[in-house]
Amino acid sequence: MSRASDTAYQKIRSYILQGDAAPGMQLTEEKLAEIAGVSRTPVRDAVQRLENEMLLVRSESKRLSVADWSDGEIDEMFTLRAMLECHAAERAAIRMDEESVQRLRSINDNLKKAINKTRPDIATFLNANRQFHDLILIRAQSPRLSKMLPALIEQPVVRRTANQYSKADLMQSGQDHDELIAAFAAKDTHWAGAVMTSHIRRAFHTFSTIADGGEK
Amino acid sequence: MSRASDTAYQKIRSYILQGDAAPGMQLTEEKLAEIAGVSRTPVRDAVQRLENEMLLVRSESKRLSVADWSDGEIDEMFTLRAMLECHAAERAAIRMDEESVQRLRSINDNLKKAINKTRPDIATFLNANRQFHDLILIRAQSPRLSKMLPALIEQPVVRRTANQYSKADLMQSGQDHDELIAAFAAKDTHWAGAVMTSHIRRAFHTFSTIADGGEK
DNA sequence: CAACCTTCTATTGTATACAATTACTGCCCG
DNA sequence: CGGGCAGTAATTGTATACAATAGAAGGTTG
Repeated sequence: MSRASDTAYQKIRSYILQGDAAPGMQLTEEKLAEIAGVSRTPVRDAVQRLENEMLLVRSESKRLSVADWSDGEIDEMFTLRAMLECHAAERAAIRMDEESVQRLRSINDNLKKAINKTRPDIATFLNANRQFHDLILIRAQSPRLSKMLPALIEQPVVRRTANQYSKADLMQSGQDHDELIAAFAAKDTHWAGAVMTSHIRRAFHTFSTIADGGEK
Repeated sequence: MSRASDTAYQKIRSYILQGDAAPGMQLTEEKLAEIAGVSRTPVRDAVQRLENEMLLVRSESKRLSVADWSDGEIDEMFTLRAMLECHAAERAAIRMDEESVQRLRSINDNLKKAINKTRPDIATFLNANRQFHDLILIRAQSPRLSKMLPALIEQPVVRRTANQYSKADLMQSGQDHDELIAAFAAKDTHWAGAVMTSHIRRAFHTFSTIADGGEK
């Protein structure tokens, strides 16, 4: 998409992800146009994309509101993500090259460094984590996966609870990545897929423990 | 979406699926607006949806063309479809009620009747088949799956080769459905999932045999 | 004759005005 | 006082005009 369309998408998206908009809250296209600083036309493009990612929902009759996911929906998102990202890892294992493996190593080094500061640097951790999974997705060389997965990965709920992860949880992620790298280096598809699956499912377990304790 | 937007979507979609547009062929928004009989605004909405389903692609710089899927992409579509529809079947098995099981039986009866005519009625078969899978998707009660799966199921390639299916192939589908119904009646999630997986994978095998023979 | 620049044309992107639909408010009537 | 009905306001949907950008064509010069 185009410039105004893209900026609208990004601004609205971060507006939601940052938590400036409460789940369930109604938004009008005009308000969003104001926020994004463009007219309604590109906003509508952006909104449709966000609807697809299910960050926005159209209630009863065409009115727009911020999505409010149930526990069951979040649960299923992790399940779907595990399935698809496992598949991505399997594909990537076949198509992996030495340069990408090196790049994964370097990214994961940054990730671990971010953890081992006196106080873990969550922003850097999340960023490195995203880079890591992105690169795998690229190596999977599937336009379709590249279209489907991001919506499952960039969850607002995850970002919100990320700050509460313990150092041990974060370290475990780094180790999972190390093992993934080993599987890629060995071009062992099943190994890569299995590690990825357990990586995601553990993340879900960690997340839901924190979420249960934190609220409700 | 709204009226003009929806009609545009449907018309353009069937325009592509019917094969009126050759894969790779360039289309302008204006031409599509003409076809759909509406202005460019709703066409752009429809186009974005079709881009999401990957029926249309935006080449290098924003120019629109009909998607031309490689064998590898089609292969992966079946794999993804098998994974997701297996998952849908598992969810549906838990949430299935007696009334829906009855409805599945009745749909599958129609499907079999369509096969057993002197000359199989493919249109009716495809229709019943779609109803069958749709109902399972509904019982899976997952908005997310309901958004992701249809794009994988309604493949133009499949429709194009459907006419070449043998009577035995079609009958096998009917039997798969029977077994699915049994699994649902027993609320056996693993059984349902396994049958669904093999149902899709066989469909892929049948399809690719025909496709290989037919062209290329 | 080829490569590059320029101009023109085709196509997509954005804004805006207006139409259609939906929700809201307050009134009337029972 | 409550329920429905009318009229009004808010919101989304569509068309159209114009702006920006990419592609094609043609002409000039080394």
